[in-house]
Amino acid sequence: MSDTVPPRLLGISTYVLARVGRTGRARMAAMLRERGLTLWDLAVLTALDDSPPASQRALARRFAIDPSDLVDVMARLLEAGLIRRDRDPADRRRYLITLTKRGRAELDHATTQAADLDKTLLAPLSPEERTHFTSMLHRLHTHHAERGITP
Amino acid sequence: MSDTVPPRLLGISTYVLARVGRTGRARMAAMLRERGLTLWDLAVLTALDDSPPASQRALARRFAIDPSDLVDVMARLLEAGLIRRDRDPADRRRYLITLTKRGRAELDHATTQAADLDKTLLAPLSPEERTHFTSMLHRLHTHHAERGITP
DNA sequence: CCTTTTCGTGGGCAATGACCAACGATAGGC
DNA sequence: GCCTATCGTTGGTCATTGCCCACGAAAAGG
Repeated sequence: MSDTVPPRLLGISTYVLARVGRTGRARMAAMLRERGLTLWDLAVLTALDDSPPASQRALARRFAIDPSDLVDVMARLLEAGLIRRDRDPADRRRYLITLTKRGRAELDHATTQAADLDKTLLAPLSPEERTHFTSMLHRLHTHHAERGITP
Repeated sequence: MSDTVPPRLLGISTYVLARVGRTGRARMAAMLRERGLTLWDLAVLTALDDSPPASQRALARRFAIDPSDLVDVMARLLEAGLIRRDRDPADRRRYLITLTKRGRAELDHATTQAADLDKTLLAPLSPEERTHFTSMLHRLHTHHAERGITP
């Protein structure tokens, strides 16, 4: 089982961070896949949750994603009945995207499941460490904020 | 500038972790690219550093990478004169891969550069927090160790 | 009106990563 | 001496990701 990570790599915090983050992301994707969702789907749902009905263009801008790449996401969410898509009466080019009841329920479910995932991911830490860790993590995140959401 | 990450996403530590790790990985790749190296190249160099001369097969097993995908890496490192590749006299099918002087120098350079990267990445943390953070990070890593190296 | 811009959409392209089949050269079992 | 397995290598496939161009519908500015 020579599956050992070379010590010099382990000495690079950036590497370890990236690696742990990668497995976390993979688990999250797997968790969502069981409900037929992708990471982008979840991102869109969360964005719709905390903002007034948005157009696809606005979502794309917010996520720094190409608008054309949003099309499939919207189609999937629409098909699943998680969002509603009405023409904006004020500007009939745009859509107004809103969360449906089912969409909000699905989002809530995903959120609690993500919380569970967080718990297992941070399991090796003590409760106080957990809060300290996430606090530091948030500081790193806001400090190195980059354009986009990149689920 | 509605480039804001939805708060519900920020509530998911796994998400934040993955995101920070992603930008870290990207910066590391960019840093290596300036020296003509890839993340896999660095991984191979570090592996050669802490182990006796290995065959490509052994490296592939250790990294859980397909042997055929290692070929390009070896070619690049060989071309750059960072490794030496001799036939194993005991088994002329295998190669014996060793770090050259230049290879070790390049590895040292990359390591110190990575340390700098770590410093900028963890800049928002106080020195004590930094050590605590990396300690927790290592615990998470060893606990959730997965097969492979996945640069 | 007529021109220009914006919105959603379709198409495709290049880079990436993981994976697999098969080959020549070599070694090992017997 | 044969047969089988292993090593490095070639040359693919397949899915994912980000990016870019062009279109029709609709709006906005003259």
